[in-house]
Parts: sequence; C-alpha cells; structure tokens
Amino acid sequence: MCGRTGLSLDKEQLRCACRYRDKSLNDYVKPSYLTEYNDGKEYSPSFNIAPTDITPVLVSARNFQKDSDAGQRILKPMMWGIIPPWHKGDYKSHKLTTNNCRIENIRYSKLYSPILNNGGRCVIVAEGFYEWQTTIKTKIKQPYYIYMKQDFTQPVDDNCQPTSCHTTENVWENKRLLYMAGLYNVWQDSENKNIYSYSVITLESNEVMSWLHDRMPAILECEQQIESWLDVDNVPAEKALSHLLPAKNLEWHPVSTIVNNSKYKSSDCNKKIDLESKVKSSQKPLTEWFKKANKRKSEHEIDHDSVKRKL
DNA sequence: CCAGACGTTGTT
DNA sequence: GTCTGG
DNA sequence: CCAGACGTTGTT
DNA sequence: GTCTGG
Repeated sequence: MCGRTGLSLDKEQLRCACRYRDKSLNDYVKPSYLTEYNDGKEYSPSFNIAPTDITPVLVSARNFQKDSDAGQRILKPMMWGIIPPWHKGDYKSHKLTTNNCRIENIRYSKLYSPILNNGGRCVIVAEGFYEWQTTIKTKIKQPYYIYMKQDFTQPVDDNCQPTSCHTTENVWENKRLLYMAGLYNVWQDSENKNIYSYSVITLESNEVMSWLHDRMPAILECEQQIESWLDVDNVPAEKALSHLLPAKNLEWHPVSTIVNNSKYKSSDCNKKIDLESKVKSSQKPLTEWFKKANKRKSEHEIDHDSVKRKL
C-alpha cells in the first residue's frame, strides 16, 4: 500500500531531476511546470507527504496541448486522493478512499475505469515512500522508508534516467527518484475552477517487499516504462496496464515513528534508525556497551589519521 | 421505477 | 467504532 | 498511511 | 454521472 511519501526538491530542482530524452530534438529537456488552481494550494517540499497534500505529477503534454510532440512531458501539481468526477459540493466531502487504486479492480471500477479509458494516466514523482510493517505483530508498528537502489556503478545508457543535473542556481545529482504509476482527474468546483487529483496504483507485493507488506505501489523502474505509461495516444490502456509489475530495484531502511504523525515534515522522517540497538539496548545492555566501546575506538583511529594528515 | 454505490485498509 | 484532517 | 476527534453553552 | 440491486 502507499499512504505516505517524501519529496524534498523544489520546483526547479525537480524539473532538473525529471529531465528526459526528447526524441525529436535528440536531447535531454526539462518538463515545464504548469501551476493549477487546486483550491489555491501549492506544492511544498516535504519529507512526510500525506493524502490531500499537493505534489508534482508527470503527464503527457498531449493531454493539454494537442499540437505538442508525442513523448513530451509536463509537471503539474495535483492533490493526492482522486475527487470522483461526479462529486458535487465541497471537494473534501466525498466519502471514498481514493489515495490508492488496486490494479486488479481498475477494469471493473465505476470510478477508475472511465478515467483510465479517457487517458487519465500520470506518474507520481517522489524520492521514496513509507510503509508500516503489518506482516509481524510487534508492540510498535515499525515504519520503513523505501526508495530506488542508488546504484551508479552501472553505466547509464540512453534509455536510463539522467542521474545528475546542473543549473546556474543549483546542482542536484546522483539521486534516483521514485516514479509511481497513477490515475488523475480534473474536477471543477462550484465556480468551475479546476482541482487536479490523483491516485497511486497498487499491486500485490513480490518477494522483495512481501516481508514488509502485502501491497506495494506500481513503480516504474526504467525510462521505457515511464514513457509507455504516459503515452496515452499510442499505448492502449490494456497494454499500459500489462507493463505495471512489482519493482525489484529497491532499497529501504527502518525510520523513526515520528513519521507516523503527518504534521512532522522534517528530514528526520526518513533518517535511518538502528533497530538492532533499539532492541538490544533494552534486552542486552552488554551489547550496547561493546558498541560504545567500538565507537570510542574508531574515534581514536579517526583522530590518529587526521594527525597523520596534518604532519 | 428509485436507492445506493462508486474505495481501500486492517482486523476480528 | 468511525470519520476527518494532515 | 496515522493521529485525533467524536459536543454544547455561555462568557471574555 | 452511471451502473447495480431491489
């Protein structure tokens, strides 16, 4: 399942990170960022994004400018949790849970199938997502932060994401983003103002993730998958769905339960914590003593090295 | 015909 | 228990 | 997803 | 809005 994400990049950093190969120009281009009304709310970078928050989402430029070239992309801020198209009144007052959309239900769904068939495919951009372990019953529900494997030892070919981006203002590099397949919809309020909203598609977990949770988001692991999911003009719905598979190229670590409260948005939310010492410090105080002793030892070594360097 | 669902999760 | 807010 | 409310009155 | 159930 996917009910919390993190994305700390600002608009410009994000445009940079979402560069893609434009086939007609044969070069990498940044998607343009088109702000929407969205009830006056804007995207704000956060390490703890919850449903109803506004986050940037990739869509095919064709969905908005019919004359644009195939494959061109646009970034749009949208609200997490689709507002049903038939809904009237306050956009928050629909009673459905729409932050996730089960892939096995889309085809028969009164809500999602018309959206899918009208080309409402989008890609949710994040640095990672949070998952609370439900497979084992422990005293506390342990949260984990999950993200793409940050493996840059392998060569990056034309089909892969560019891994760095430089602008005059900022340098942002060596971080692989998490791209999730989703469905989006444009809803009009009583004054005919547009609110864009989305739902993250979920799948049954594979062996990589099932130890943690039985569901996981539909993660797009390579450039071809992103391209295919966004290209609503040339890739039919059924075929696009068939490309959504449980991802394997993932990495994770346990995080503090401060992430439980969505009011806490700081970088502490995705910081790695040591579960071993947490358990052992309460059960085996000696282990903790050895760890501290080792730490003292390594600190001495560091001091020794720095003394060497100075000489 | 009208009423009611339309969605997901986790837990018992 | 169930709904709303973040 | 989790946390937190879940209610009304009258007075400052 | 549109479909299903009664």
